[in-house]
Amino acid sequence: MKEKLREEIEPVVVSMLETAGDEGPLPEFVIEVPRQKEHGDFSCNVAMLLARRLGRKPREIAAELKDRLGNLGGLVSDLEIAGPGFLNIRLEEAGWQALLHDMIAAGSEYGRSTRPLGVPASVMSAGGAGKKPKVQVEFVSANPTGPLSTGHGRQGILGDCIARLLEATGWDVTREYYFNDGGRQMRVLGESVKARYLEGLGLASPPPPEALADPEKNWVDEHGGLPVVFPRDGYQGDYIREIADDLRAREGDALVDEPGEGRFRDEAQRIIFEDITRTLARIGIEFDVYYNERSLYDEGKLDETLEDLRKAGLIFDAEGAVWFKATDRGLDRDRVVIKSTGEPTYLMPDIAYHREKFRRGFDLVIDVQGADHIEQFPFVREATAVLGVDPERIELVLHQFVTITSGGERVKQSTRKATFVTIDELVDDVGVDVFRFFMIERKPDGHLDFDLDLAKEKNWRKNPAYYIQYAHARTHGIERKAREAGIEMPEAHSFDAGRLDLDEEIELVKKLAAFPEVVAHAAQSREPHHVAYYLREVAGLWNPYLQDATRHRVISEDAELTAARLGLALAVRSVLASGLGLLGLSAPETM
RNA sequence: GCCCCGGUAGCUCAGCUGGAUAGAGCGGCUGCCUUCUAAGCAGCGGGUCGCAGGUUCGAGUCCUGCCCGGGGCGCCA
Repeated sequence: MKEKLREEIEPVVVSMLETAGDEGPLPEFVIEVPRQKEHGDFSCNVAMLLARRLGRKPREIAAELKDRLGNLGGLVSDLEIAGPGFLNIRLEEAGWQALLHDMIAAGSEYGRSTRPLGVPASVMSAGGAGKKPKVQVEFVSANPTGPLSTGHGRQGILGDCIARLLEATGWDVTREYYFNDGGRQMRVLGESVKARYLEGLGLASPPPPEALADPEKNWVDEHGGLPVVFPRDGYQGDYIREIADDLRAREGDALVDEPGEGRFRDEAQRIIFEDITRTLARIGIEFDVYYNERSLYDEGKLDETLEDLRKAGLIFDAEGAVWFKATDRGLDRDRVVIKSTGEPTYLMPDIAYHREKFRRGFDLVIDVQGADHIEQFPFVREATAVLGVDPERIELVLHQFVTITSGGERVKQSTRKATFVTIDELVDDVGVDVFRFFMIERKPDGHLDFDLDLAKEKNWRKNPAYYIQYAHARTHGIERKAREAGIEMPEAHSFDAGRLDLDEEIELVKKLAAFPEVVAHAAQSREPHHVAYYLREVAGLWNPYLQDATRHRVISEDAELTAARLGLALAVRSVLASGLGLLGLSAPETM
């Protein structure tokens, strides 16, 4: 609806500028729904923005606009100049009501768009204007060292929802998971498994608890007459023991001389990765590509990238290591890319990886990462910029951490001690839909306080996820009731929406009409939580509307009114189902 | 010391990228009502938008400086 108004207003503004001999660009004026209902359905600030350029008073400009706009093709019932120069727009009720037919006709397409927003300028100028732009969303990207934590859960849901929103707004989306199954981390993993394996065979002793509690000091070599082989920074979770026990059951003592980074590591990696993908699938996340860091080495991408950076004069040798001269690119320090041991640091493959992303044809790359990775990003962006990547085409979505609260107390979590809550445990407790909703409800920037008590709440009035789903289920409840009474649901255009003239009905229709803007805004800002809030608002209008059966019933003796209200129910259903789908929640027909 | 994020009602948080008199849910209080699936409806109270300056017609929103909380500042990933 906003777009329709904009299309009407823009030409008038252009012609006013032309008359004044101003050839500058169109001012970026806003059409918004005012906080105050008395200020109309929409409000426009263009007159105030034009005041300086035209050298006239805002209210005078608003008056001229009003004259020239007329009634905007019959949409508008009232145009009013208010305050310092706002143009307040009130639509004909019929204008709102007519939208209902469109919403129902559009069905699951309502709110979606084929015009992608925020396509980088360099893509457009390179002739990409007519094509569906390709975006890669990279998220989770956890190395296979253990089960996924709630932090990964937040990132997973966030990345997946951003992907869903981009798909719904005209992008060709690839979901990608980047991982490394080599390196020190995985070596320690293998050694941890081997230690537990030897312990199981009675050939080694587990370290005493006090040793594990503080690996910095007092680490024993022997305990209870047996050697302690568990590594100092080893992985302590129970899952390590399970993998070891499994190996022992299958192989007996045949692996005693096998090195930690052999079978032990390989088995651990395989089992943990299976576990991770199972968990992800369980919460509705499927990746298109699992990209292994190792392939960058195998294909010589690291050497090539290093060589190209060297040619650009941004590589130097010092203290036995190879450095990226980031200070030449305005960053605050230089970074090691090849250690004195000859091994690359993680920064090196990261740069090569991001360059490859663009070689693979993505127009835009979105990295979803936790707040602890913020430091890394500028180095990757600057390095790839040197290699010819437009920095505007790499985007970082950063999210803060998750804490879990129960009974007003924070549930303690420690990664090292493996006392963190896993996604699976949480989903066992609250179910997939509630899990997803709670993870996406907050804006990415802020800390997420996962209220376990509220999440476990089964009462639909209390639990926001159920509150929305129940609102959807109720549209089916109404339909079932109608069919029992021998009433068919109306077709998109087969009812008189004009019969919906109660305040709460008009308010609902207006809210439903805002859905496409909410989707567009959420997609463009990479902030899916806007959809969650919006759905809460729709449900917050629909649930009371149905509950208050004393004042209005959907199904009544008045066949025409019944049809209109059933039409409203269909429109509500369409919006709720689409919105829930964008968040990856189910839209149940009964609850 | 430097960098990033947050600070809005008793609690958990929105606030559409600078608009008009500050918003929701939960909780509290008052009155009414008894369901198209599980009690609802109407109303009330509740705020120096962390603090202080600045920018302009206009600032919760932008700039600067401070305070508080979280995270980061490795030849770890």
